[in-house]
Amino acid sequence: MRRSELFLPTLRETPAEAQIVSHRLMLRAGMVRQASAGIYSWLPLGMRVLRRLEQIVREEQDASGAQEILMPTIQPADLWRKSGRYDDYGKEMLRITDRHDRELLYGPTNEELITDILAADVSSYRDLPLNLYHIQWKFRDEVRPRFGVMRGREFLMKDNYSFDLDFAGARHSYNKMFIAYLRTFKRMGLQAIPMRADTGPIGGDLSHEFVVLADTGESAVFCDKALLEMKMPSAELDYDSDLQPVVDQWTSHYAATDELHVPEKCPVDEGRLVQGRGIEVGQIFYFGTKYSEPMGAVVQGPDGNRVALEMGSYGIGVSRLVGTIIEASHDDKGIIWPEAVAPYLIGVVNLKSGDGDCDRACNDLYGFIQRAGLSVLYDDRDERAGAKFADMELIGLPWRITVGPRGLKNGKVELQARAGGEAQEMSLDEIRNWVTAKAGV
RNA sequence: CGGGGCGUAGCUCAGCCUGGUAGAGCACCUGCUUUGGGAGCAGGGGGUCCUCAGUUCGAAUCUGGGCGCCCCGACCA
Repeated sequence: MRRSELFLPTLRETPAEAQIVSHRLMLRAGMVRQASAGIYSWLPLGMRVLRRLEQIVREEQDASGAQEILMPTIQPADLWRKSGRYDDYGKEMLRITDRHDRELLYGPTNEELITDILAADVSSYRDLPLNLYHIQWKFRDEVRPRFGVMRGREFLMKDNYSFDLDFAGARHSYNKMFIAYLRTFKRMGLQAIPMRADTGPIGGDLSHEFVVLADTGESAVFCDKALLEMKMPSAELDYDSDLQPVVDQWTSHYAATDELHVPEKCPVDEGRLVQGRGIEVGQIFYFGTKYSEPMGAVVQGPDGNRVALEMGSYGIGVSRLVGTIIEASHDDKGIIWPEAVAPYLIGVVNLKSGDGDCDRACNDLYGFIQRAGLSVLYDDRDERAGAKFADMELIGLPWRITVGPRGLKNGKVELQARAGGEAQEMSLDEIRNWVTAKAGV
């Protein structure tokens, strides 16, 4: 993409409404614009990041055997009456009336809807297990939205729902998601720590929050240092094998948010206790037959008896992750995108647009990078060098290739990593080799 | 939902106290000069001063209602 053609309205100054760094940078980098309190439009740069995150989530969900569907944002109130949550949910639920005075709501989550689908179309244990997910916008009418997309009212969430015949099956489904989540966040360049979460009235130990450490996190978290040193489950790990040992390994170390943390009872000695702030980016939850029973999602088992489905639900806050990654990865100049989620991998800066040599070298390089299959943003604008550098640093592309008349006289361009380190002078051949190698990875 | 603050150009803000008909910097448009860290000069465009009502000869400015947004707290992916 040529910068001169990209809709990328960057701001030099910080809009007054933004407080935390990710919000400020997302506005300044032209990723989002606020439509209303806690409701945002996503501009091209933000959209690309959102799509990349979605895609990682999707790939890991698919790899675990979950299947993608898409449920609507607007749901009928009657379904929620069946589960009893229409009255329980309170003012956080956005209630709507259509022209026929039918009661609708903008979904804050989808348990009712999915259970209703299963109730209608699954009737035999042979149809199980099932795990269905979708990535859809949700709405929760927070009393006080804040922190930009970190705590909006409208947000993009991946949620899925597992259905099993019995508890052992449900536990296995839960374990699959546990591992899929570890892999998903890892791929995004995040260190997410699974923490035992409150399971409410259901009880049991089958709920975990995945928390990313960041100074601006909304809650205080405590964990054993060992968790930060854990190795990801091997890529060869088969989702159909017994996953319990792996999950046990991760859950054997202490980790708790401040609600569950009691200093006096903490089993980790001071030297090994990591204290920090955390952002919750995902939660997994087993809840048995809470919805399947009232909503009639039952199957006939091998013995002929009808049993309610054992269910679990699993969420990842996709739009929140955009802010989370920025919180975890930025400096005073702007965002520093991990390669896996960057809106473009490489930025090419033409220091002297209009100069024949510079234009030619940039065009060649730009085409070469594209043909190599890498994403590239080419700043071809007639702007000052400083403005281009500042802009490039703000939007945080992992790699910058600088092409200017000075270097070009000696046949050189510069390669610089946004994450730090010295700029490297390279010949045009060398930079093409670098691109080819990068594309080969 | 309690407490506080704010609403003037695309952005950051001044003007309001003490009423007299709209400002700055940045951004934008035109031209010239510039070009390795957010340029210079000249010219130009752009505002229902959140909204409604009231006071007044006259309201961005004073008074009241409403709406919106932000912050702190309680609550949440």
